[in-house]
Amino acid sequence: MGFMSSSAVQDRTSRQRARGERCCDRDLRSSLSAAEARAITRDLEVLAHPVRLQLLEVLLRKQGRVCVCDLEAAVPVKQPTVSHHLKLLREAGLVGSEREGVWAFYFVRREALEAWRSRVAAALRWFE
Amino acid sequence: MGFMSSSAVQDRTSRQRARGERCCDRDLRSSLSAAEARAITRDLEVLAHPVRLQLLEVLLRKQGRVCVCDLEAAVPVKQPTVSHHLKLLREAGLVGSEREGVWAFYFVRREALEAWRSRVAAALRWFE
DNA sequence: GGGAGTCATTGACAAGCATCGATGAGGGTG
DNA sequence: CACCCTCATCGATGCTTGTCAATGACTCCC
Repeated sequence: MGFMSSSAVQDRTSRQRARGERCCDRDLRSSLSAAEARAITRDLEVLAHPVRLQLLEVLLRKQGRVCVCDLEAAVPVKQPTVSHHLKLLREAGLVGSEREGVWAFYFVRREALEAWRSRVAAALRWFE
Repeated sequence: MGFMSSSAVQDRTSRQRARGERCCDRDLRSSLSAAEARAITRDLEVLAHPVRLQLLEVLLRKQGRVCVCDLEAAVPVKQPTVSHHLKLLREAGLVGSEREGVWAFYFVRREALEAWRSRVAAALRWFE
């Protein structure tokens, strides 16, 4: 790719654009860095699954702690899968758990959920 | 799957209750139907990928239409992958495209994006 | 028509994710 | 102690998603 003749330059002006070059803006990197973008998508992914959504919803409706055996009854998957999704929610910080005897009780971590909500809300504001 | 005799049901129930008072709450279906949950997660999934997030962000920043070759420069994946993600955004209704000569220009469909935003915002409100 | 460029699609492959049976850890009960 | 219960983890399996080289459809310019 060498030089353009001056007539080619002229063509480009009248035509707006010549083939073989970059179309419009040179400077089109996203204002979102790859790191920022991944941070946002990680937040979205946590609840981008129906079971996790439903689990969190149940935990929220019952203000207190809920036993796993009850959560199990609230969603259409088997126990190991429930455990799996609860683990993801826990690793995301949105819920906590306590063992009590034979049972495990899960509960919403309000502050963390609130932080999650405002991060997502902030992300939404990008798209106004 | 077979039936349990009613005495077996009785035994089972009383045994579970005997194990604790909190467990096995009756009223525990999610207020979110499986269908509602699925609808929400589909909305979340669209933008739960860094490349799609960045593409949409670029399209929004340039108010008008953007040529694919420019979008290509804005994200860290190759052309077929860009095409792939643009297709997903298009199928979700968030962007549209027009062919113009050799070039394809993409643009944000404002109304659809706005509808998307309010659906997600409504979903967020579940988790207040 | 020939050549070069843009973009979509195809096809192959890999990586990630969801699911569940089996098993294990650990506590309660008789 | 022997047994049963709850829940976590492991391991195998199938499905979905992301990625890119290759190809194809189409357009423009000479």
